[in-house]
Amino acid sequence: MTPRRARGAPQDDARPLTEPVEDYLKAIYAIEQSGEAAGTSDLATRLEIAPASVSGMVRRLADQGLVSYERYRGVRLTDAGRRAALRTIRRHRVIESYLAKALGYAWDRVHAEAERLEHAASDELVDRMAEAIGEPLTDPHGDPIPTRDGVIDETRHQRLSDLAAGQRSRVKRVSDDDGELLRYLAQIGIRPGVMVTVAERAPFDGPLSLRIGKVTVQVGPVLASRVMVELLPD
Amino acid sequence: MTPRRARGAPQDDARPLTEPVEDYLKAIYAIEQSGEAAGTSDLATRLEIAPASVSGMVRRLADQGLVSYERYRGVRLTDAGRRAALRTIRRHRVIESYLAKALGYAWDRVHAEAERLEHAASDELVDRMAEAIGEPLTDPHGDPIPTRDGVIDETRHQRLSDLAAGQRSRVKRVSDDDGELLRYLAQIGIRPGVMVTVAERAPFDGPLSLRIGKVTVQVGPVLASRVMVELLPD
DNA sequence: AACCCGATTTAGTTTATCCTAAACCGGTCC
DNA sequence: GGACCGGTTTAGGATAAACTAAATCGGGTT
Repeated sequence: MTPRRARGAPQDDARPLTEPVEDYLKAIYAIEQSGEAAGTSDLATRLEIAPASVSGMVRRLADQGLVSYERYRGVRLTDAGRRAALRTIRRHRVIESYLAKALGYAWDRVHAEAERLEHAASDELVDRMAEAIGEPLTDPHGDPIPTRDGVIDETRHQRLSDLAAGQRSRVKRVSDDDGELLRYLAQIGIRPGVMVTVAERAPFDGPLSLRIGKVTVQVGPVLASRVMVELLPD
Repeated sequence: MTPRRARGAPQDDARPLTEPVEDYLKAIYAIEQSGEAAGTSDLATRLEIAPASVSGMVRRLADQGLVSYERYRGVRLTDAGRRAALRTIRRHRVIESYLAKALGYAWDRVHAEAERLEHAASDELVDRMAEAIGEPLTDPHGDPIPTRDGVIDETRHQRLSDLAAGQRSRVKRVSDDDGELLRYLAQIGIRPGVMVTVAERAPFDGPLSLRIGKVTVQVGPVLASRVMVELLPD
């Protein structure tokens, strides 16, 4: 039973980031990764929060120096904000990896658990977990794990849905937040490291035929856009 | 990135207990263990919160059916409240045990970490942790771990400070919330399972001489009152 | 240049928790 | 039995983060 001190207590000094703040920073980071400045409604969608609520929070983040913000123009992480985001992301991904490797979690269950633990786990715990499973470089979905000093591999990969018929590729990562999707991907054998060839693809965003090992599978473009790959030379 | 929904969201249905609520229930349980109904200021002290704040919260707990409360009379856990408290306590103690056994945490560090994780860890995670380390019956400080169904060993032990000179005893548990104390106890060899004999004791709550294995140590009555033992037959 | 529409922001509320200061109760002390 | 005292409770605020509804901005249309 340790202190409490929070919500409505007259604030005095520098307290750690709150859970919502960490979630906003992660979301902003994610949006910046695949595009430019994060707009209010992108954030609202991703966080499942009303757009109006985002405006308010974003102002508070700016007050804390975590983002730069111009009304009607979207937010952008400051260096401090990016560092904080990467710290949270490291926690999340190390925890995911640990749950999978050390505790036998299925890869479609780790995300939800990590989502809660990432806010409570200390850096010491995260470091011990990372050490216990051999300092992994990526999480179970293939996302890169930032180092303790906030260095992250930001290599951009292409979507499987962007490949042309005949191209061979290796799966680098799959989106981690949809359990159903992950279960299906596991079932058809798509996971980081696996080789996938586009056998054929229908025009106008139609379904793709994929060769995974010896089997061929049909997948829709939505699913294919959730799989990031590295193109392999012919 | 999963929903948010919290603090100021118009509440709709039955949501899980909040962190403060879980902490209050644990504190009330602890006080009930070593005495009678929990008074407002006992709670305030233990939670490091102003007494006035406790009054308000306690009313809310009563509204939720977790405690029974009569103004100026203190609170008492209802069955639902006790079940909830034991669930949190199980999480806390399993996590403590896991940190110590599986991740090499020192026993004076596990409490603080568990204090935060207990609110975020799912029952599935806790069960997996317990399994991974062989379903421990007690945490590293000797406190009993409730089963999944909320059964806990409520055996009362006596304080080492209550023994008379010459009595032999086995350490059952030590209080877990003071890191300093734990480091010192570890240093002089006091931990659950160890045999301790009171060599002599000064009158008027003076210091005690303890024999632990081959060595003799002087300890003050405050320290001795934080060590719970089982008296051994002569 | 006036207009419109969707994206954003502001205004005003709600909830959960905490705080301080002031009022209050119950039980001793004379 | 009245005064006092410490433990409690009430009153009144503060904060963080959401929400809804209403106002507003910016950019493309005619």
